[in-house]
Amino acid sequence: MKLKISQSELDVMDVLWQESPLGSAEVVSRLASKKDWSARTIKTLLSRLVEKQALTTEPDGRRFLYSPAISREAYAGPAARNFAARLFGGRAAPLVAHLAEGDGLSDTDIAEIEALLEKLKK
Amino acid sequence: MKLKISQSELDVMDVLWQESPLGSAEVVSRLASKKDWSARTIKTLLSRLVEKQALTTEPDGRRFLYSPAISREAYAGPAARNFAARLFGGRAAPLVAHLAEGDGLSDTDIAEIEALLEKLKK
DNA sequence: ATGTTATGACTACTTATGTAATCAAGGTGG
DNA sequence: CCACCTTGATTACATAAGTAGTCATAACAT
Repeated sequence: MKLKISQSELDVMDVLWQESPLGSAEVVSRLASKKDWSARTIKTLLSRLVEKQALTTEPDGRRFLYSPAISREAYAGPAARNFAARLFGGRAAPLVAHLAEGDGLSDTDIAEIEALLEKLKK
Repeated sequence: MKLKISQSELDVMDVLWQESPLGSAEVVSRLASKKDWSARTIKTLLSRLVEKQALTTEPDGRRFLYSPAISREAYAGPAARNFAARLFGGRAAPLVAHLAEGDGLSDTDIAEIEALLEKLKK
């Protein structure tokens, strides 16, 4: 369960979380706008993610189709708690406070969080 | 401003954020409870942090006293926003939702966050 | 059939990280 | 004064991460 996904790898996961399965070429084109990586680099990242079992593959002719092996939710939850733990001793409030700094929170965010807190209070 | 502090280094920063300045031996003893590191390791981390300009030093006889060069706040703010950006496209609400999973939020946290949101709404 | 191409496999190289040992210099105890 | 300890400096070494090149191969276009 100890799945470490690095920063760059996360960018790749993100593409597949948005849409999957995808072949490597598709992942490459989808990342082209955001990152200035060579196709080789992205292939390498895909391979590493498969190695780490963060992605699953299914053969499609001569190529592979890649899909996330863990959902964004499943990955993000522990990651968020871990992050809060390292930086704020696990307290969420300071984290939210920091996100708020500099217009980090939209009105929608605020409304959503309030709704969430309401539910939690019960 | 692109200050990358690694996980282990963060543990060291944490000590100094709680109390500073401290000599290396003091940092070592304060970490002893939490981490099973040799004193050498901690010295190395201190040096790297000084190199990275995350810490400042001031001579105290034959040794150095170390102090954070950035406050926890200054570091945590951007780090939190960056974290949210990578994982949730910058949206804070899902982050809070994940923190909430599994009793991540205490009543105090909830109250604090609500107070915070109140202020933001103005 | 055959040169071209896309794809995964393997290899490479640099910097970062985790973790620590060795070394030299300046004090400390006696 | 001298063996010893503390401290920073230098060096070490394995693994991870970032970024990319080479190769063999299978499919595709002609």
